[in-house]
Amino acid sequence: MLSLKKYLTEGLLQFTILLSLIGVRVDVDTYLTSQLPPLREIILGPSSAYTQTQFHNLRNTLDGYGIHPKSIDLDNYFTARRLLSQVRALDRFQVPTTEVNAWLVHRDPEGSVSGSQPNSGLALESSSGLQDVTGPDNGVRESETEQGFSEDLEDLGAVAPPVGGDLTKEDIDLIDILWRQDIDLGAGREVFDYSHRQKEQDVDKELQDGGEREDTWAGEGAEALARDLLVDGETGESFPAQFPADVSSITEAVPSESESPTLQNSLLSPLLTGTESPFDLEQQWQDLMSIMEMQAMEVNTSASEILYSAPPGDPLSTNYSLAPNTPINQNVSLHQASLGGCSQDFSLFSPEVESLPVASSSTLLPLVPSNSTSLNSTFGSTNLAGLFFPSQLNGTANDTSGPELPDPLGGLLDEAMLDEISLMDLAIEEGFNPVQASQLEEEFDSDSGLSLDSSHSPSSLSSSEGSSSSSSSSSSSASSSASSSFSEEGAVGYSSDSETLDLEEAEGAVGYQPEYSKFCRMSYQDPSQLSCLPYLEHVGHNHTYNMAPSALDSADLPPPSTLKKGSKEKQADFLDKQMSRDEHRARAMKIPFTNDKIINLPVEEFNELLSKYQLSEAQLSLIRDIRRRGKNKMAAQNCRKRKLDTILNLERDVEDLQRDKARLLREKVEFLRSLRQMKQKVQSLYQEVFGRLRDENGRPYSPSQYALQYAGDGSVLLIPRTMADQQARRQERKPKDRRK
DNA sequence: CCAAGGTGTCATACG
DNA sequence: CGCGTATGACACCTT
Repeated sequence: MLSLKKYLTEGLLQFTILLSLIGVRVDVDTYLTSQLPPLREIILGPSSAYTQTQFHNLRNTLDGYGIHPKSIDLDNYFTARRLLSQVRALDRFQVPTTEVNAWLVHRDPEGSVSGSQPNSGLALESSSGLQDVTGPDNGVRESETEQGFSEDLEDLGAVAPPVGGDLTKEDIDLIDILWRQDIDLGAGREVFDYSHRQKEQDVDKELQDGGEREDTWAGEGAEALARDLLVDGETGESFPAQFPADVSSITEAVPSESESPTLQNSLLSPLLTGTESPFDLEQQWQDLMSIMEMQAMEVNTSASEILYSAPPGDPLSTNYSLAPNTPINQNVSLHQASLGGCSQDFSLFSPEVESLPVASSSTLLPLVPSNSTSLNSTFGSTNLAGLFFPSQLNGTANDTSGPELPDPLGGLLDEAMLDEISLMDLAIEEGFNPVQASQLEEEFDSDSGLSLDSSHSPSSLSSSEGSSSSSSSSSSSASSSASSSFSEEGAVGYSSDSETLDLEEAEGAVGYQPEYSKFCRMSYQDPSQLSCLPYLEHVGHNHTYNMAPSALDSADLPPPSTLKKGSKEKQADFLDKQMSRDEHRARAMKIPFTNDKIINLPVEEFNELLSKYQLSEAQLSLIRDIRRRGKNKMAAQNCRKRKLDTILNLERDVEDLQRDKARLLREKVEFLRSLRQMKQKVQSLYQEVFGRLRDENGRPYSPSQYALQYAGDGSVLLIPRTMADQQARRQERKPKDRRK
């Protein structure tokens, strides 16, 4: 049941995060402009929250006070978390910088429109982020070093060892004040009975350790205060370290595809001019695209690949055995035309490509020989580039291509466009620059790993640790009203004989610094150390909200006369503020051992400890409450820690998935680029071959009447265009049927 | 003043 | 039943 519950909770968390992620995916604009805001919200929130907790923890360990027995566990946890965050931060901050530099380098020669500005800004941000990364690290190190003698502080006498001090009148007053705090302790009736109290007061006077205890605590408070000031200077530094990485602006930086040629009508295949033949190619491309999407790296050996695989500039004359003047009738077979170069190129994808029995016998290559020998012409590049970089390309491509020219790649690209993963995302995330295809390919080999987790991750903007540093200087008056909050249990309805005093005023009178309350807010100790270390009983922060206003006991506050006393009183008062309510209660109830022991001792030892002392019922009740609350407090902390851990793990998973997605997108683009290049080669080869063919009369074949067709065995056939159209139609239906 | 996050505490459930 | 733990809910504080 428990596991099921946990599973359900985590599942909900996962679902939430994934929903956010999906939602962002859907909304491209949002994604581009705000870097996955929902996900960022989810991730950054916990991250910063976590870091804030960490800073609390760090600061708490610095003061030397109240090292909680579970500190090791949580410190390990936080340390691991911090290291992980730093590692992530390194990844985030460095990689974007690299990317930005690359963009700048590549972009400037391009002279692209608006890329420089966002890039520069990004670089600035990232550099600052790098600086910021070192911030928490230093702070942590310093804090860790100081943790050493902070433990020493524990030895200063957590149980208020007698200092042998002189008990002044003020001290006695303070003791009396503490006595009156018993009202708030929820103790038994006898506690509040005057005679009972007086009796205990007498005992207290005999012991006369209350004031000494105060002195001791006050001295420690001074030390802690000084230490805190020092620490504050070290760790209080805040580093916003917000790395906006508004990569969306890079969108504009995507340069146009310079190699996109102008489409010449003369190069268009006569088959292409037909109404149906383009579907053939389009369908094949769609198939290829779907295959590529399903299989990231593996290139399916489809007919289209064969079609568009071409030797890299092999002269056709050397590969084709067909003599230019060979008489060719209809359906003249070009079996001898092996297109050896093509087979070589196939190895680019898969060795089995050649042997694949493609249905290419009916596949038509919608290329036409033309008078133009321009090898630059690519019928697909325009659209491809237009898909990737429409803004830059439209100016050149659309002018020449014209609407009357159905581009075989159009459908394919549309499909790709409709793909849930948009290539714009790729361009944004990966800074893909089609102009530098070759460079990019090299990059894929060289630093693809570096660019994998670049700036696409919304969490990369986090710098969570730095952003939350400011919180360490906070928590000001958390304990300010602590001393007045003793009425939580049972004593709420009790009306003290003293006037309710405004604690804030009292604090102000003694020059209380809110920051000092930070010391004892969260502290962790290793339970294993419990039995061998004397502690100060500072378990937690001070909350006064549970206290009923009527229960505010002036006894908690030093009399006005005490406010003007020496630093000893100030320190005592300061330490009072630092103590948690339970600590105050314990002190007021003369609990002879620390709250840490009460909370963290095993049951046996705890009972043993209780048996050693003669405790009143009220004391025992308070002790049990302290133990219960303390344990529950730690449990709550652990619970929250687990929550954060779960969220952070999910964040990591999301980042990994995003990395994978980006990688797949890069690969997809790479394949598209390769296909485009091969298409260009095939087109040029087609033109060359077709241009060399001569009929019986030695005249060249008309591109409008004949077309070359590749057979499945690698042969090339010259067939009439009518036949080619028919075969194209048949070929077109096949994939559709297959889809059904 | 509000929102968000942190924290302690309580109530409750579970082992 | 007692104890410890986990967790939702709440209140309060801080920023």
